[in-house]
Amino acid sequence: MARTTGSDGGRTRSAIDIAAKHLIARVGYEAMSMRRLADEVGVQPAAFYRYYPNKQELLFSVMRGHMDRVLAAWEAEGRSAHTALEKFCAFIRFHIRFHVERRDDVHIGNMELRSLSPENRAIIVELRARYENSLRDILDDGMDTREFAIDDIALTTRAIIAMITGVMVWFRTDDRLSVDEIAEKYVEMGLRLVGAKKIATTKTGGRNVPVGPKIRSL
Amino acid sequence: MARTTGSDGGRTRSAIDIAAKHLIARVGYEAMSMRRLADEVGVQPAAFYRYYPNKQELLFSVMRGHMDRVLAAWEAEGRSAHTALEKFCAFIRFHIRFHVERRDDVHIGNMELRSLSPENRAIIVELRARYENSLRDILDDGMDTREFAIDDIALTTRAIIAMITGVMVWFRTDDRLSVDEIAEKYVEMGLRLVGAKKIATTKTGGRNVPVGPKIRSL
DNA sequence: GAATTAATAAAACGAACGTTCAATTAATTC
DNA sequence: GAATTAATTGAACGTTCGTTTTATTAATTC
Repeated sequence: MARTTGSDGGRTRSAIDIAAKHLIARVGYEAMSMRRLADEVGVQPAAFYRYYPNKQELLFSVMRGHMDRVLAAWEAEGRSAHTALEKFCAFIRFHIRFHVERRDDVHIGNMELRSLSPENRAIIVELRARYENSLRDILDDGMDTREFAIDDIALTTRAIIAMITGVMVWFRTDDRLSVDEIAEKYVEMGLRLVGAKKIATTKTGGRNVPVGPKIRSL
Repeated sequence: MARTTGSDGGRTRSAIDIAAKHLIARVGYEAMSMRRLADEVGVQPAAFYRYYPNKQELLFSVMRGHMDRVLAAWEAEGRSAHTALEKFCAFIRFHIRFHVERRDDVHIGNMELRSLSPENRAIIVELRARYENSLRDILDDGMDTREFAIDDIALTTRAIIAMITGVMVWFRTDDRLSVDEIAEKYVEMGLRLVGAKKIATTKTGGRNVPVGPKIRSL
């Protein structure tokens, strides 16, 4: 046999991408064989090489694509906040909401850095640094304006990144809390870490709008 | 050739354990071949099977051994603290100091859970839960005594675990801060997260002793 | 409807994988 | 010093790996 009826390069490509994310996230890059990936897509192993030159480029494409999307999404969403405090809360909400529904990407990003070739790894590491620096810039800004009271900005940045990324390890959609509820609780914890008081907000047309101070029951 | 002069089962076994930790931490369990491991030990691949029945048991032994040591060490060290506040500070200091000098174990523990057989994984997951629950118990205790002011104990526990474990990702011994300095900064951040004020301490004979309130420059 | 291009299958490549087995020698026991 | 046990080698097992090559058919173009 050869070309199958109804075959379509675009559909096959995205079927490969989707299946690869599932497989890599579940069993790991090294443990994922090309034969198993082909099985999942419903195609012969050789068909893969029409879309990627090799296995490594597939992994890189997956990780690079995710980082590009994260950076673009935050750049778009972060613009609507103005003060450091607003930006800080927005960042935590964004990070948790965005990543909770992209858990395969998060897992791959955390676990498969070492499976990248040195050149590819350098590119991804650079993109990750750029993203994490956008939080650091917010903390710097908030210290300048005295909205925050932080002892060590570099350490606090890392602590917050680790804290909010940790959500993706345990969160399940059938959790006792919704994603938004969890995000709010992490905003509260983040505010404690940076020594700030919360400006409570409600959602209005998808944008976070201050509604004045709110009494917390702690 | 056969048995080599000076060969010793005990020494070979620990050479295997050490080389395996380095290799698994660096390239991952799946990517570590038995031939490469044998090379690192300076032995033929077949020699390995005198010490472990298979590759999987080696991984399990490494991970199980680490968890046993963590639990034993914290049980011994945690006893010297009495109030929830003291225990909390002691836990963070212990966690960071203990794991910073066992980075291979930490990496393996975080990355290779999925490489364990289901039965082995269940055992390790249970041990990890036991360790993390010892922090949770401290938070529970501190809420009862009103030393802490926490909104959500389960979430705060996870947040703190993620935060302090994150240190192992970026810490290098040539960092601008020593391990002890970093640990103290994370104690400070931990105290903010649980809504407590610090009781500053100095080391006296290896034990943490309160020295009264301390002004922090935030 | 013929020519061309796109998408796949089928089969095979050599290399590497985890593991087993038999043989061999060093160390220990008696 | 003979017998036994401990530790290892060298070679091989069958399997699976990522990838390449060639042939074949569907879809598209003209």
